[in-house]
Amino acid sequence: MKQKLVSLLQQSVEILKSKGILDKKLNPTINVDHTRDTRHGDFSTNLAMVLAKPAATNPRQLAEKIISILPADPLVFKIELAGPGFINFFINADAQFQIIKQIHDEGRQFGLSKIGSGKKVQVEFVSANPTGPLHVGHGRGAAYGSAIADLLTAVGFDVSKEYYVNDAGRQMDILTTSVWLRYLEECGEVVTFPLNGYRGEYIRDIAFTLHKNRGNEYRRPSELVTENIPADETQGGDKEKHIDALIDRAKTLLGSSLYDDVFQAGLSVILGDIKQDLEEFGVTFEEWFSEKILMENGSIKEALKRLDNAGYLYKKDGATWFSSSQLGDDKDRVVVRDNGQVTYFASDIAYHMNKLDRGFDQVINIWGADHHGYIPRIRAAMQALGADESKLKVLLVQFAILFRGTEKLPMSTRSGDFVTLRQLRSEVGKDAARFFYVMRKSDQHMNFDLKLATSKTNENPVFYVQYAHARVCSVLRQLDEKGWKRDLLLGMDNLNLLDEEYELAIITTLSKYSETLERAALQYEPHLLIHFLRELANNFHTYYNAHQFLTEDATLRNARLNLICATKQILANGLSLLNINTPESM
RNA sequence: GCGCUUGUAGCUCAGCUGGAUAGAGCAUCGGCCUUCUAAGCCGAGGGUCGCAGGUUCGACUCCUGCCAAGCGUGCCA
Repeated sequence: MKQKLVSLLQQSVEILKSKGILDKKLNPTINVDHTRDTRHGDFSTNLAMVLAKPAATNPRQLAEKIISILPADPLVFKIELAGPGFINFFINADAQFQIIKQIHDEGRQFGLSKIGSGKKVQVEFVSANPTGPLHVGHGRGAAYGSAIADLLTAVGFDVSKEYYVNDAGRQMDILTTSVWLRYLEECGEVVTFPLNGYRGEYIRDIAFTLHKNRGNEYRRPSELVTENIPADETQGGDKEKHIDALIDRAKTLLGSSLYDDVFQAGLSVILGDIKQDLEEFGVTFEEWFSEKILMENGSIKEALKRLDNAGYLYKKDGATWFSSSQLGDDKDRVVVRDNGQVTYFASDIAYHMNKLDRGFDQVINIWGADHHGYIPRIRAAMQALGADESKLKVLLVQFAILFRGTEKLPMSTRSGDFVTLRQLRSEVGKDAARFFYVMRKSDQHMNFDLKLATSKTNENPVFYVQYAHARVCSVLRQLDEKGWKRDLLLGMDNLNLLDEEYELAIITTLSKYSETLERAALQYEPHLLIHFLRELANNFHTYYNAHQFLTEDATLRNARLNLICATKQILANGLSLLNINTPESM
């Protein structure tokens, strides 16, 4: 409908040009919007006000000219000039009713589009270090990322979801050492656990299982473990030096093969847990991409070589630097440390090179907002590699601050003191959690009140939308109990009986579904879909309270049934797109 | 200090990329269940859109400068 009006206006602009009222070179973008107020009709354009200045006339006069030359269309039954120069369109009600038939015909397909035209898009998200269970902060990234991916799929992109597994580097060494130290405790050794180790209970569980399965194979006397290790911070030393020394000691005492066993024991348990957790949350990935493999197959070396060949690497203070400041970064960055180890940044360069080599038209990274400072250096690296950095889109998700009532909850992976995604799901359920996460704009700081989300009653907006769906189902059950049958065609032939204010409101909302979906996808703003669903549910509940659907009059009854079934269909389409259930009764 | 993000009702947040009288939920107050589920509906109160300028027919929206909050500013990841 919108497109139709745009093309009508386009024609008028051409006529104005040919009459010399408008400059031929002028090529205005024509804006047609849904009106907020029904008194302003169904659609409105600001075209006359935009063109008033170049046409050297006042907006209302120009608007009158536009209206007078606007080609007639059977769908438009009234055009009005209003306010400072708005042109308002009133759409023929019969035309509006078409949406009900269309929704019925297309069913679950309704609203999907092909605007993405099969372009290959990769969405990388969550990618939490496999050093512990996912917490509620990761949950937001998971919900947002999968919503983005599903929305893009719905509008015709070829989407691939990926989780980048940071299974290499120092954090994993700390994890491995933490597991090993807990394992030694299981064996009966007495060791002081480092301040900087992972202190969570799950580490003990892994250690317990390791001990149960492999006995004392990895046991070493505690004297050897702690001998000549620099003091921890609690003893007035440096906690980083302390843990690094313990890592080295673990590697020496165990040898690379046994050390790797402990490493694998930790990684497989934690990663398995993460996979299962996400799956239960309704989030799946096509690819779990291992950083370790990237390291082992020479990709990092290759990436560094390419940077070097392009003249972007230099040595300083024993380290190798990437001169990212030439390409818009604040300062240059180290890629190989003076001890010969590559930095996380180096493997990330290789990872992004790999992504682009895989031929995606667009690569979307969803990062926690605390990584925003990282964007310029990644872009710099992509430019240096000669890649098209405009293919990269980084979406930031602000952290959720957790509250329980007014009490702010701590969030620290290292101390093991955090609320897990699993806990959240078991407290509030998958549906509420997903809805809640995606309800807010992603770049908005979010206060997540567990007490509020836990209250299973009125405060969870997800129930409001689900209830609307369940209510329609309930009406259909009632229809059955009364011994009536739904007569689809009779209803469709009498849609013009739907002339109540609330009925027209629903129809208007329904007609916005497709464009809402498209906008939500292209702008990466799933909350728009949530807001749409709340509005539709609100329209429905209001209607439900004001009018009886199951009337004695079969024509009216069936017309209304068609309307509420279309509503049910759209609620179901929207909710299932967000991976939220659509209960038939509540 | 510099950079990014944010600032809208008592609280949590929308505001369709510059449009018409700034909206919703919660909370407060007042109504609606012998009639399709009251997890619902209707009504009332509540606003200097952080502050000050600027741009134009028009600014919550764009620009500049302040103020405030969060994050970043590692040879950590």
